Amino acid sequence: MPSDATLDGSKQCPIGRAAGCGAGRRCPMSPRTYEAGAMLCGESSAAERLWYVQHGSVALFRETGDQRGAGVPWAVRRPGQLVGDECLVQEGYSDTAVALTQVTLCVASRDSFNQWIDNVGVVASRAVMGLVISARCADGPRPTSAEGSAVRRVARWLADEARDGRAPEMPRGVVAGLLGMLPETFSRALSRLSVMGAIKSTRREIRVVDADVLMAVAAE
Amino acid sequence: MPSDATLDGSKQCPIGRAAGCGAGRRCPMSPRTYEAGAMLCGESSAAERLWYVQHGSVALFRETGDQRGAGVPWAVRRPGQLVGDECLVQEGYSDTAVALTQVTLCVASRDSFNQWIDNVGVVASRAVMGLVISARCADGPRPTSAEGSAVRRVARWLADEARDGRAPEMPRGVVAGLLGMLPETFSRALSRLSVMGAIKSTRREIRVVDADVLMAVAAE
DNA sequence: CGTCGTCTTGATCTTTCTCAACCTGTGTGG
DNA sequence: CCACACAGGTTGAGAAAGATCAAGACGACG
Repeated sequence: MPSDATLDGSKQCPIGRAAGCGAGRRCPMSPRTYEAGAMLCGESSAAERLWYVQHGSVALFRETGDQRGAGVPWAVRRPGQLVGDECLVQEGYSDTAVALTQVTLCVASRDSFNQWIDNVGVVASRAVMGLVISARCADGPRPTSAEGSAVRRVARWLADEARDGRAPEMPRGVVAGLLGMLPETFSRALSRLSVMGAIKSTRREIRVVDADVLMAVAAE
Repeated sequence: MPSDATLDGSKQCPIGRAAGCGAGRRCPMSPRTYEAGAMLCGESSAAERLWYVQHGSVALFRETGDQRGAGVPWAVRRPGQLVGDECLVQEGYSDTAVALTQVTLCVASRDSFNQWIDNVGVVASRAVMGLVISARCADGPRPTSAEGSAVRRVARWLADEARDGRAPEMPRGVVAGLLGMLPETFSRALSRLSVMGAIKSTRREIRVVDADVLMAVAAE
């Protein structure tokens, strides 16, 4: 997919629009595809690149203290959001970013991106500012057990995230982490919701079959 | 405190620096003081102002679904960070912001701030961009019970946040929320740490008396 | 001095974490 | 093409942690 594949008016990405791709200017970022599971950057490693998500989703993990290997997933970046934008203000990445699905990302190096901002001016930095602010607002706090039982949190997540009665496809361990629970607990909550008739859950997908029941559990 | 109280070189705030206060230009934000407990803005109410924290700290609360009144505290804004910057990109605030201590904030209306950015140009929007990005990176995910016991999380928080052996002064209920536990649980954890001899805790302050013990519990 | 909000303490019960075994779909190599 | 190994997911039994409910203590403030 060439970088000018997004030229058509309103569907153009904010970076491309700020760059004036429509007017024949070059976008500072170039598209690339990664497989699911690919690690884009590691927490506290040298921050040299940033990405704009075109398609797919990317999970952000952060170590909590001196924890063991993996860290906890705490946010997901979706199409229209930036990943690794902290490279613009600091030397190391704040999070480990991993592709949850196959993703199409536009990449830029920090230096070229900074140059681009300086060349284009306020329109560019405003565009980046807007992206960063909206991404942060979209990050809700991870819920804890004080915010309702595991079943309820899962029900609420399904109610919020399901499109066409299908939950987003991402590893269950990641979802569990985002919801502040262990994979086992998440799995048990799905079983309970299945028994209640709210959902049908197989190993590879979760379908909502009775939204009313789901909402009832979520509200409870 | 007049807005040019921060003129002295490196201690000048990023907004003032971008505005060129040193060169006699006017800062777009004007300082103001609020008492502890003052609510700056309410979640989803009309977003018309943003603040820069000069002194003190501000807690951000967000409703989790259809929860009861208060919502959960999930982040703290400290000196050098912005509050309510989402007004630049959306109509309603994402969080309820409450002053935790007496605070000195610089305020600006959305419109005047936007005008200022357009007048000053890329230097201004870059400064805002930097502030927003670093604030977001500073927000860690709220821990849950999977990330260690309550005592351990409290120990870690004390180890991270205590200055001169004193924990930051803020309501215990807020700290509990940030640590993903109930006020009762937080209080019990403090008792345990007191018994271990790591801290001395009264109703109005928490002092670290044995950092080694504290670190041992935190690492565990 | 009395009231109120916040914090603490206590007893009990539910939840979920823990540890372990097992299942299942995927990919690999013979 | 099949057997196998592997990662991710599920299920189960048990224990420990934290939530809940309730009452009391302390400090702030009028």
